[in-house]
Amino acid sequence: MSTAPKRRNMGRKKIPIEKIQRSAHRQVTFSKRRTGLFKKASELCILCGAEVAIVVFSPAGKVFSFGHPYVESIIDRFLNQHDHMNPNVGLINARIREQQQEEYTEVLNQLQAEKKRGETIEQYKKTEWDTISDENRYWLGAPMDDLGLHELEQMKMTLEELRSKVLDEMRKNNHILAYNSLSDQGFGMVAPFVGQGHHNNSAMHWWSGGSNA
Amino acid sequence: MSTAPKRRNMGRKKIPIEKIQRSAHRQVTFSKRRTGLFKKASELCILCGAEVAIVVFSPAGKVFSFGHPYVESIIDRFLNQHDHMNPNVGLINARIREQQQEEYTEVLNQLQAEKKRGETIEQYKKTEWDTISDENRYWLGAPMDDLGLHELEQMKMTLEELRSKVLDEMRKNNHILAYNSLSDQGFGMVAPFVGQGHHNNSAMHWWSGGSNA
DNA sequence: AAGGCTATTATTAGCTT
DNA sequence: CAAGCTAATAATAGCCT
Repeated sequence: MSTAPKRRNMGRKKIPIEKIQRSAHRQVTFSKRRTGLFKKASELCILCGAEVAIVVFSPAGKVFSFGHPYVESIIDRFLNQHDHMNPNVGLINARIREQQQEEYTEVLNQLQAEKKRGETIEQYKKTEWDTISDENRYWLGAPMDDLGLHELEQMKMTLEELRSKVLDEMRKNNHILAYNSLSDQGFGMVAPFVGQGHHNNSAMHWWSGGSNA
Repeated sequence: MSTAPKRRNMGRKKIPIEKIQRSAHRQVTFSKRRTGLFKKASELCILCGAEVAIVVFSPAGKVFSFGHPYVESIIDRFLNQHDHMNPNVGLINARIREQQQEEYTEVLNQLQAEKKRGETIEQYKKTEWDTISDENRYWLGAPMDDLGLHELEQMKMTLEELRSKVLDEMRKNNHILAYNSLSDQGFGMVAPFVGQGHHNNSAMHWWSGGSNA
């Protein structure tokens, strides 16, 4: 095989991270990089025992997804977690959420301008707490006089949940982190796996793509 | 300066794609690769105009998420799309949200009923919670519907007391909780990805992490 | 334990079929 | 257009600070 060394290629070139203009080129890059992204995710799952769900919408509206063990279960967990923690906020003021999102978008733009070159991770950790309490602050800081009966009930629940969580955290931090190997490698898989032929180390995932919208 | 090439490092080694055994090593790899994954996602968004949402659960249960433009909107879209097949999953669906409001009220009543029974069981943990005066504690367990105006007023005060105490706890553990967010959803932090030198496009993402489960 | 540093491996941009 | 090719860039494993 391959006895002829060809040197017709220029090889990889560096490209700026900005929207690719040529449609055809963009499509090719999308396909290649999407594959690469899913592969990276797969490796993260296997190497570290993490659970990852990815949902990608192409500009055209096609949807592709990756999940280990399942996209849906992870999303469920993600959402339930939030619902569990904030059963009320989204329900009572779905509106406020959107507002906050918009606010955040603005803040983000500013933040980006400032941090364009700064380290993100550090800031991220720092911001976490404030961000969190922002959400809860809506409850914790709201003038209670304005709250109706149901709101009070919900606030009560929020507070109780909060308390429970705080206690949990406190307890948790008193112990060394016990490593919890959830499912060792119980990959539930489905879907047409698009592995590239190689011994893909039995890491099966829900890896689907192509539904149009 | 620095004319001396140091050769202390072995450089990268090839590793098999299988679960990393050494816990410390695994943790480091998780962190590094998670960052890499998010960066890849970011680039995919910018280069191709795609929309990407990623949710990652660490083995320890911490959650990290990335989304462009927003995790929630993408998940929403994804779930809505699959609602036909999986009616269960689309809980966050905007439509259902309203329904949920009602459902929630019912569930709340149930919870309240149950809570009325096992009221005291939960009270044994040692916290400022217990410092809430007995008479006030009564209100927390009472069914609100049965309360009169004056009693509601009492309850309000009690809640405010509790709120204050919970907040105190949270603040005390601020540094600890920094990564283990109590809540979060879309409001995780957002981080513009650090472009390497180049004009980083205006790709804003929701990039949060750290809720425990 | 969080960053920095290479030597390497892994990914991929632009071509070619 | 999906599938190779290959050179070049990008990511990162193991160390070290």
